[in-house]
Amino acid sequence: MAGAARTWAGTTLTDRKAARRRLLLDTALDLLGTGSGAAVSVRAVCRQAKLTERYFYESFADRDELILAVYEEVVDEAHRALVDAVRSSGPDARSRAESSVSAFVKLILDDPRKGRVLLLAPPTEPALSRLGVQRLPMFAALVREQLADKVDEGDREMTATALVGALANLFSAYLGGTLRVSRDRLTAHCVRLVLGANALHS
Amino acid sequence: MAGAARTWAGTTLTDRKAARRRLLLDTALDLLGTGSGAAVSVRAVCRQAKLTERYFYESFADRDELILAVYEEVVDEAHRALVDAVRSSGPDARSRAESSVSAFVKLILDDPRKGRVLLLAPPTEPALSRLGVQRLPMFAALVREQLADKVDEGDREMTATALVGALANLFSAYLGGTLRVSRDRLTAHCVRLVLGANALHS
DNA sequence: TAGAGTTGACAACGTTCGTAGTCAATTGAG
DNA sequence: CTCAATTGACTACGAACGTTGTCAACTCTA
Repeated sequence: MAGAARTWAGTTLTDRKAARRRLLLDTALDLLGTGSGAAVSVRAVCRQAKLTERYFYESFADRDELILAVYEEVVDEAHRALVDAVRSSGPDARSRAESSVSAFVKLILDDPRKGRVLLLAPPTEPALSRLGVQRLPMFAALVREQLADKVDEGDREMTATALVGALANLFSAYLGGTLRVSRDRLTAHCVRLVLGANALHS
Repeated sequence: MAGAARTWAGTTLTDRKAARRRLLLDTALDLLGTGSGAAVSVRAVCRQAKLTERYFYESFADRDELILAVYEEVVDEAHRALVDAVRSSGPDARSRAESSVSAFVKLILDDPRKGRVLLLAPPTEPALSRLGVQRLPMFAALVREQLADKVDEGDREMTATALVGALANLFSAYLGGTLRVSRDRLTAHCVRLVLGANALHS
């Protein structure tokens, strides 16, 4: 069989390798979500994970591959949270907006490191900004769904861009401690923004 | 007298020193406004400016001091442009919004390097993100002026944050080529956003 | 013309980084 | 027990960076 070459300390090789990869990912999330993006170097990750550089290159080819993996994990989680929220919400726009925004706020505030990775890391990290769209993808579903589709394409593009920027800046400010409002008020304001975006096309 | 120790090649020392400083600032603006922030290293700036590192440290104590100087020059220019635009506009909100936004769009699009320095560089560059507010200051005047001041403080904060984020993301997307609309439509949309921000507090 | 101010090309120091390699110690399989 | 798989501590290399220093060449003043 492939994998599980031999058991060691009660676990198989592939298990331990996976555990190390997970440990590296968690450590990188911690570093990337706490302080500057330049702080997450191969050496720093290995030191904090108490692993040797060898095990780094066992799981990742590059430093960039690690950064990308961390980011995509968080993006996937956010995307799943949004999809679930929309599915389990009522059919009307207000209900959808409320549960989507709430889900996102919950995700970002329950583990601020993820919020920072999602919103603040991409511009900082070349490996992420090379992805182009950056933080837009997981927002896209939410935004497009809310936008009336009879309006002009350019208007829709601009409205989506503006909405994403507004939400991202709000969350960023909240994460940074600049915005001194309660979580509920933040959520309510975001819902109002999402619903108001449609109203712009009058 | 202080300065002008001696004339050299037709100009005084202080003149030449100022010229070198200006050349370094221009070169840094070019590098910071074209490509990643990491590309603007002391060596790179000096190479492109055809100056020696010695003259770098003649005008700037640090690499950070150069970055800061470039950023603040652009911020000052933007601030002046906004103040002038507001002063020379009509007294009503729509007129103020239109000329403010137009002035900003003109500044950012006539020299995209300045736009990128203003909007994209701060998150990238630790020397700039340490300033905290980042790109908010020059927007603040515009935003606060437009916001009805009877609404709750937290709401005003959130609305201002959202508006700044929306505008910044729109300009960023436009600069990055993602937004395929005409300059006039972009301006019009931004004006609508600024005016619509008030309407949110119903 | 002699000497001081000024310039430019370049080397040097110490640090950090990404990445790869060495080697003794530990651990389980036969 | 023996040996190979596996681990961990450590070193090594080349590159880039910020920063400082060296030194010959040029240009003006006296």
